[in-house]
Amino acid sequence: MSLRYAVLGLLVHEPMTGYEIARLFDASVGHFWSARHQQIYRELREMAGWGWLGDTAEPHADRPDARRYAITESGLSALAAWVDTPLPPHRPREPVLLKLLAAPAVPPDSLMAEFDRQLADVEARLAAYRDIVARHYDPPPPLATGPLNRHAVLYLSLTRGLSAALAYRDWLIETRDLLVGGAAT
Amino acid sequence: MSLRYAVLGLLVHEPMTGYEIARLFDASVGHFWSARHQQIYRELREMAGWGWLGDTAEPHADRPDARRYAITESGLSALAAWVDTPLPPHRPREPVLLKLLAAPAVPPDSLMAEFDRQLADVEARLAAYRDIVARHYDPPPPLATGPLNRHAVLYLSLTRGLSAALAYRDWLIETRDLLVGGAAT
DNA sequence: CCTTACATGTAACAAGTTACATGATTAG
DNA sequence: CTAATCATGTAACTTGTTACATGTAAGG
Repeated sequence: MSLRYAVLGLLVHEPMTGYEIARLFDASVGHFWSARHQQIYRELREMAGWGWLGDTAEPHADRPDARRYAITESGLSALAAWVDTPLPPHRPREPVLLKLLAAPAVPPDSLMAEFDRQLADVEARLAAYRDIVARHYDPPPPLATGPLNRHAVLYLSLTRGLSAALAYRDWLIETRDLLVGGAAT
Repeated sequence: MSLRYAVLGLLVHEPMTGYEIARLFDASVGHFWSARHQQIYRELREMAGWGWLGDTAEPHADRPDARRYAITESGLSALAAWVDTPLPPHRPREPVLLKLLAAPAVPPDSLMAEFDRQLADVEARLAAYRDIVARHYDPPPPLATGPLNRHAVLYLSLTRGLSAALAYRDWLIETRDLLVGGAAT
C-alpha cells in the first residue's frame, strides 16, 4: 500500500538503486517506515512495469552491476494523486495492552518484565533520537525556505519520534506504578 | 501473530462466540487492536484444532446457531508463554511523513489538506476517548485490588489512546505551523 | 581464511483485507 | 418492502516476512 509511495517519495529527490533505497530504510527512513530489500526490489520492478519508473543498467567493473531507477512523469502524477487521497483510517496496534488483557492467566512478574523491556526500549530510542538531533540537526534545518528536502523530512521524523516516544514512556511509567502500587497495598 | 493472543486474552475472561468477539473488536477492544470477523473465525477454528480452545455448539430457536469457545488448559499455557516472550521490536509507521517526503512532487495545498484531515481525525478521537472516560470511567476503576478485569484494561487503553493522540496532535500543530510559516515568509 | 560491502533475486509462508454467500428474525 | 441484527463461512488477493541463493572484491 504505502511502501510503494515511500519508494516513489525517495526517488523524487534523486534516482537510486534498490540497494541504496534498502540502505536508507535500514538507516534514517526506518525511523518512520521500514522494509526489507526483497520487498523493495519487488515494488521497483512492478512500478517500472507500469511506467512509473525508468531504469538504467549501471555496469561496474569492480562491484556487481546495478539497476538505477528514476521517477517518470507518470510516476510523479501517481505520487501526487496518492498525496491527494486521504490516508486510510488510523488503526492502533498496542501489543502491550494485549498482554494486560491476558493478565488473569499469567504470573504478574511476567507482565512486569514486559513493562521493563518496553521502558528500556523506549529510553534507548529516545537517546538515539536525541543523539542524532545533536549530531546532525543542531541548529535545526530551516523549513522556511523552499521545498522540503530529504534532510528536513528526516528532521521532522525525529521530532515526531521524540514526541511519540515521550508519550509512550510517560504512559508506561504511570501505568506500571498504578499496577505495582495495586499489588503492594 | 498477535491477533491469536488477543482472542485468547478475551476468552480468559469468559467463553464467547466468534460473533461476540468480533463485536468487541468493532467496539471497545478496537481502541488498541482490530480485526475482521473472517480473521477471527479463522483463528478460532485453528486454535480449536490445536486444543487451545474447546467449542460447544449452541443451538438457538429464533437466531442462527452459534459456536461458543472456551479457553483450555493448553490454551492458558500457550497464552502465558506468549506473555513471557519479548514482543517483536517496535516498527514505526508514519504515513504522514511519507507524504512530506513526496512534498517536492505535489502542490503544497495537497499536503496541507492531509494535515487538516489528520488534525480533525485526532481531535475526534480525543473527544471520543474523553466522552467514554466521562461516561464509564468516572471515577477510574480501582487497579489496586485483585487481577485486572476487562473493564480495567479498557480503561488503560483509553489512557494510552489519550496520551498518544495528544502527542500526535501537538506534533501536527507544531509541524504545520513550521511549514506554513515557511511558505508565508 | 573470514567477514563485510556490494547488488539482485526466488520461493514459501504468514497476516490481513475485500468481495461474496447464506438464511432467519425483527424493526421501521 | 427494506434494512439491520444475528451467525458463520469461502475465495481471491495484497502486503510483509523468512529462508535461501549467487558471486565479486576489499580489508583484517
